[in-house]
Amino acid sequence: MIDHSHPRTRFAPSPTGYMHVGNLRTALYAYLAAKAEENGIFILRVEDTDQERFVEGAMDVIYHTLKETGLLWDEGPDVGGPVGPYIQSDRKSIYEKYAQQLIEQGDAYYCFCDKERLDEMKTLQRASNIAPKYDRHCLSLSKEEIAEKLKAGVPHVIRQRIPDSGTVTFHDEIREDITVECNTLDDQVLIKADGMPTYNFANVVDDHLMGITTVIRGTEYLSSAPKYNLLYQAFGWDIPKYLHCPPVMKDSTQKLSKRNGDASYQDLVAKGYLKEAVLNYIALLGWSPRSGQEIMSLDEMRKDFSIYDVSKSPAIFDPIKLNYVNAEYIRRMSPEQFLEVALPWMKQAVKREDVNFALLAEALHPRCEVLGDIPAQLDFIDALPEYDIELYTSKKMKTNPEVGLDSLKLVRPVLEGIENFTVTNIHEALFALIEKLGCKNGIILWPLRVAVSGKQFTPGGGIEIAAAIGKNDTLARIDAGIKKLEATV
RNA sequence: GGCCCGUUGGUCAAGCGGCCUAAGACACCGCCCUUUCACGGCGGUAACACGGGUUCGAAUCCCGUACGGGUCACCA
Repeated sequence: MIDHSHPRTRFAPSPTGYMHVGNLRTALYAYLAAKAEENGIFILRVEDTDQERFVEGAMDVIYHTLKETGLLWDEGPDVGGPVGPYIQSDRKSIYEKYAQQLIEQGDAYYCFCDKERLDEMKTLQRASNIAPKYDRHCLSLSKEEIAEKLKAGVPHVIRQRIPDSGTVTFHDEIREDITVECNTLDDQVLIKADGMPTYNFANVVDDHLMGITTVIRGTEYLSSAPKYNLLYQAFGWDIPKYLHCPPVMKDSTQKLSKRNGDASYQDLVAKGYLKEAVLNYIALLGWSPRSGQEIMSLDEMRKDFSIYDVSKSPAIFDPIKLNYVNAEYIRRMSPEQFLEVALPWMKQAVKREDVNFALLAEALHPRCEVLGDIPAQLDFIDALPEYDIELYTSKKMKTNPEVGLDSLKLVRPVLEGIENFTVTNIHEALFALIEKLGCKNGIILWPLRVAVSGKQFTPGGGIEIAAAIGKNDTLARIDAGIKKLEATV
């Protein structure tokens, strides 16, 4: 017996390839809708009724993505559960049984029309500008005719018998009641010629049998929802709550899609976005937390989520805001955590081992929105790049190549005299020098940073960089700077 | 084309008839902090698609129009 007193929701992907951002968000909302309550159940169901579209390995992507983002399911193909199997192709006989019931009730009928006839009909209908709809050619077949064709093995499908007149109303939780005329509805196929159910049939049967209390899916199903209601009514089943989520868009007219080359969840992670940040950001596309708090963990979302707070209109995926959310997650990490996640990215740019990665990480920490930003910021570590001496010019710091040369000559012996080459010691020694000279910090520090980095912008100042690359390299780079300046000044 | 859905700043959005001379966040701009760039702090620019109703009063309700989306498969 299924317990209906707590929410049961499902994520029902078809294993056809990638998990795109919109899919993941639907999964997230379904998860949150279930887990907003203590005993809610989140189910994973695989919709593989289209055998032609099956993609090898697609299931792994689904499992992996869901696990990685923490959307753990309570029932599913791998973990089982009371209402299995959870793979539709394993449920074929179930659908057959229910389809038979509909035929007996007169709510469905066999159709033996072949593709050619159907195509012809559609072309004709289109030409005369009427909405393509099955013409019910096979509805008038007698019992005998049907039995004969069945016996002869004529390929056939089973179609839903839509009422001739009247209206159907269904209720979407955020859109309220939606009513349509039955005569605008098509006698859709329920069971395909290969014996597999269509999505349109399987989802109704499964959602009922699996005790789904709230169906959460994309708006592409909004217009077929009335037909599903008719099916529920024919079976005498309770109709679940519906929530149709608006799409995630690339811009105001195009959906975000793999086809457009838009980033999938996997792509974003590969670019250095944190999985928590991606999940957090996409949650915000179409849902605004009551608390007003934007940066939130899955657990916090769970506590604040309500399907009634999901928005009705499409949301454009904004990579800039994703960057911000990601940066927030990075900033909230401890130095140790950041070092851990940043290290692989640092090593992409830094091949030498004799540098202080922890120090580099510390400098990078507030300067990194996406981990993928890291390599480019460290391109001066392995080798000092060629640079223009104009880098020594800073109006604000009141320095130029001449000043730079003098400073470097003063700095060099000071640094050379430092025994233990740490940030603290370098800082102390240099500031003592600055005090002795009675000059601005920048007079000394700006040239140092340029000399050790050869760059205009760097993570960290001259002191941090010097400590990170070590004394020998620092002195060598200063010498190079002095030489460079002497040659031209 | 028929049917269905939607429309608050550049973006995400709050708002459910008076508290709206419309929140918050991102982005943008300015200032402060500062050994670069950042981080951080403070401040600023910027919106109810349009037209009719209903009402003492409308971003909020109704009707049209425009624009956008979805759907019209033996795909989900």
